[in-house]
Amino acid sequence: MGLNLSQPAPLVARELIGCELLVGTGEAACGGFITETEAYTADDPASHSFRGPTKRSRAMFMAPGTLYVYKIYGMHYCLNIVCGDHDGQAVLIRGLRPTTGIEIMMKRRAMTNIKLLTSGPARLTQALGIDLSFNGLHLDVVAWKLRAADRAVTVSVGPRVGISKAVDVPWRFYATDV
DNA sequence: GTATCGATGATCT
DNA sequence: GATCATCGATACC
Repeated sequence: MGLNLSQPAPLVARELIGCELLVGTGEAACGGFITETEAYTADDPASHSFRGPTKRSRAMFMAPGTLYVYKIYGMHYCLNIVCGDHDGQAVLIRGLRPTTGIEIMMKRRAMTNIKLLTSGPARLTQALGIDLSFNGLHLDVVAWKLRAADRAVTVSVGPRVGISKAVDVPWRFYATDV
């Protein structure tokens, strides 16, 4: 009864809040509980998949569980988990509450402020060591773990951040307790 | 505390 | 040639 990533992105985005995402194994493992996500679909003018698969957005049309990583503003990376059914849907991971490998992540980000360590899509990828080489890989083949939430989480909903189209669509989800 | 702005380059039109 | 699914620094209140 884990997550079903074949569902529509808004549903998966909601369910991912409170799940534990871990990257790497053993001493190198790092990650935490997902606290903020956004959904994107092919029907959605704000989505990279809106005009069909392109060189950049190709991964969004791959199997559920595929990673879609893109570079933004010439310097930052953002991580999505593909969902749906090869139909251009994905969930942007925007925030984590770090639990594992905190020392490693602080070193990668050259920062000790826990609040800024993994909150924000580009901060999170930097902390986890994610870059374009992860784009198109599948969760299952990258030694990643994605565990369903083990307890109830209070989730709030609102409009997505940093977009200029479909600005009122309430497809941002974020944990409001703890 | 909030507001604004520059960095920096791939992607798509 | 314009637009970014952002961040961090700086300025100002």
